[in-house]
Amino acid sequence: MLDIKLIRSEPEKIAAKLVIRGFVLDVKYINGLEREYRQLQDASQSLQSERNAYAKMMGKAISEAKTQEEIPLLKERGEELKQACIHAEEELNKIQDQLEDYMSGIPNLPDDHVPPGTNEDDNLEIRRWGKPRDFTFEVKDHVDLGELSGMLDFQAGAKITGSRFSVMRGGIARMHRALSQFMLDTHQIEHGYEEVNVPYLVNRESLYGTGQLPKFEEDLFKLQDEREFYLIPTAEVPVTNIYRNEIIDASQLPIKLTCHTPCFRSEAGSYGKDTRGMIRQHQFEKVELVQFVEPTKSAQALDLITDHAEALLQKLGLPYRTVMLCGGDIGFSASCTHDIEVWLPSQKRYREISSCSNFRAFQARRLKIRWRNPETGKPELLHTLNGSGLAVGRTLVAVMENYQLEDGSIEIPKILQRYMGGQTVISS
RNA sequence: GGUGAGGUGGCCGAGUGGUUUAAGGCGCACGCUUGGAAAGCGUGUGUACGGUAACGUACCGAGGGUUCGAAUCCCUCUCUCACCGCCA
Repeated sequence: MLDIKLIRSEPEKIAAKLVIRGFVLDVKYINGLEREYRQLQDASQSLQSERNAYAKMMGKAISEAKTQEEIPLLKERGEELKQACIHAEEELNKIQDQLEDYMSGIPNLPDDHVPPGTNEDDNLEIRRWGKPRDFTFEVKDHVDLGELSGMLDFQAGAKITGSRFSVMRGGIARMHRALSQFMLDTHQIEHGYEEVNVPYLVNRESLYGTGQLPKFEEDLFKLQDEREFYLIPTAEVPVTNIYRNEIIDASQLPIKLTCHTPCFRSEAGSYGKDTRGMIRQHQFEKVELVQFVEPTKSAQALDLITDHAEALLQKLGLPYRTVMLCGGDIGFSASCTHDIEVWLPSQKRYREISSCSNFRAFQARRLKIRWRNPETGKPELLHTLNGSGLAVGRTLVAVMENYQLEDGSIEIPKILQRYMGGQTVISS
C-alpha cells in the first residue's frame, strides 16, 4: 500500500514512477474519492459529536430528575441524531471501501535506480561468480540423472497427487535435507539470523499484509472450509506477519529471521513453462531470510541479504549471476529486487534460484508494523525485506547437474559432506 | 471435542447503563528539592484519522446487535487459563 498523502501531494510524480512498471494511476478517481471521503468524515464526526453531547445532557437531566417533561423531547432528538449518524457512517464506509479497494491494488513504487523495461530480457546483470564447468561428456539434466538412479520419481508424484509433484528417495532425499540444514546453519552461525518455525497455513489477513491478496488469489491453494485458510506460497507470509500490528523498540532492530518451510503454489498462469523436472513444482521447500529494519537502512540491507544468499552458492561452488529486475519484472509489493540465477549446464543458461526484495514501507503499511523512532519519539513504519536463501529444490537440481559424473553419479560438494555422514558421492 | 473462568493503557488493577473526556498504583520522562543520590512533591506519559491550532472523532480481544446513551446488557467468533475427553 502506498501512502495516500504522497499521492495527494505529488500525484504526477507518483504516476510517472508507476508507469515504469506498467501501472496507470487514476489520479482523478483517487482525488475525487478523497475529497468525498473527507467531506463525509467531517459530516459524520460532527453528528457524532452532537449525539454525544445529547447523551450527556440526557444523563444530567435524568440524574437531576426535575425535567420529566423534557426527557421525551430529548429522546426524540437523540433518535434523530442516531439515525443521521448511522446514515452518515454508511456513506462514509462506502467511500472508504472504494478508496481502499483502489489503493490496495496499486503496486509499490520502483526505486529510482530500477532499470526500465517490460520483461526479464531488460533485467540488468550486476555481477557473475564462478565459471561454468567444461564437461568432457554429454551432460544429462536432473530428470535423467534422477531417473537413472531411481532417486527422483515424477511418476510417483503424479500418481500420489498429480502433475508437478515429485518423490525423492535415498541419497537425493538426503541431500535435499542436507541442503536445507546447511543453509539454516550458515544463516544462523555466519550471518546472524534467528531461526523461526511458523505455521504453513495462514489466514486472509496475513496474505493481504504481504500483498498476495486481494490481487493474486489464483496463485494460492485454499483450504475448503469456512475458516478460509491458505497454504503458504512462501515463508515470507507467516514470518513477516509475526510482527503485524506491533510497535518495535529501536534497540531491537534490525530483526533478522530465517525460516525453512515448504511452499505451495498453484501457478495457474504458468502452464507449459518448465513442465519437465522440479524447477516449477506445486510444492517445494525454501529457506527464507526476512529482515525488519529502520527506513534509512533498507537499501543497504537488501545488498546484505543478497550477499547472504550468494554466500551459499559460493560455498557450494555453483556458478551464478545476479541481476537487478527491471520495472516490468519486479513483483507487486517490491520496490527493488535482485534475482540470483544459478548455472544449469543442461539448459546452458542461468535460472532463478533466489529473489531478494526491498519492500520499503509497502508491506509495513498494510501490516501496521512500526518502530519507535528515537529522534521523534513517535511510532513510524519500518521497512521489510526478504530473500530466498535459497530455494532448496532448485539448489538440489543445480548440484545434481553441475556435479554430475559421466556415469550419472553425483559428487557431493565438500561443504555438504558433513551433513551427509561424510558421504562423497551419490552413485547411480 | 466438553465444562468453567477470563481478555481493560508499557505493566498491575478498579469499573454490571449516564459528570469515566477509563479510578488508583507501578514503571517511565521532565521539573522542584539535594554536594550527589534516594525519598518526597509537582507535571506529563497510548494509537489512528481530521484540523494551522484550540480541539474533534474512533478504539477497553474481534465483529454484529439492543439503547437517546455501552468497557458495562445480548449474539457470534477468537485467544488465554483450569479440569475432563481424545491424540503424535
